[in-house]
Amino acid sequence: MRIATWNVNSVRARLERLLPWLAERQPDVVCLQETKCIDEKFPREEIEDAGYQVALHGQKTYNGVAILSKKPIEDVTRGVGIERFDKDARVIGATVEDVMVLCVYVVNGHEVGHPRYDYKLEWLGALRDFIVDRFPMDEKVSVCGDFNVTFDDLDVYDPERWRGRILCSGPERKALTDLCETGLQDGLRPFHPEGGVYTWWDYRRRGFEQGNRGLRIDHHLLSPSAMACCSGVEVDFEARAGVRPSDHAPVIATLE
DNA sequence: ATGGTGGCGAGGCCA
Repeated sequence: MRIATWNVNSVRARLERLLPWLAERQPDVVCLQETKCIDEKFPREEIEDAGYQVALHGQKTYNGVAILSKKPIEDVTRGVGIERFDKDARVIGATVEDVMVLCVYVVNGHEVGHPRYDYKLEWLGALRDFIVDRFPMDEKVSVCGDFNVTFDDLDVYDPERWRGRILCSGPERKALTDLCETGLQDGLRPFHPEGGVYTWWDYRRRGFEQGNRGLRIDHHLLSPSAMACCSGVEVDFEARAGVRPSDHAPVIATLE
């Protein structure tokens, strides 16, 4: 089973990239973030025609997450069960065959010290509690999505420039590694121990066009049994190139 | 270059 996660930065704006990508890559499960539309406006028919069932947790203008799957989607959950954190549509979970998938769009935080930064850290704590409650670590689990946090400087093209800043600060990184204390682990790093693999390149700085100046902030966090059957986690760099791309590339985990 | 681009939705917010 191949599971992809992709922050598409509006599913409607990205449909002309998403549909050919589904046809070419044929992932079994796709976790989308920042769909940016209510469920009634989600391009359901086009995606079903491409061979995928959909589970939606949408919202107008901001946020919005979805799970697409070739196989039946079961036991769909939305949010983390705490009203304060569920006002935004940032979490959707489902089971496909023997794999439990949780698709997350973590709060960005704006900048270190901003109220939204504190909220981000609280939000990550609530996500950890939800994972502890709901995801048995003897199951195959992927918690994947846009975490808006780098693990360490190997995930950063220019660590000095980014040191201590949003997406790279110590408290954010601790919140991310605390998520992994539940038993999950970074799925990609074992396959790319040298680092330098990125998933997001800023539109404003032309970070992609000007030479792979990116960060790795999109992740697959895998349970031990998922990791044990994982033969690779790769970034689809090509999807970031071309006409009207998202600012994020997809990350695909292959479970044998 | 503390700017810049992109999406939404129709001016400003968010990333």
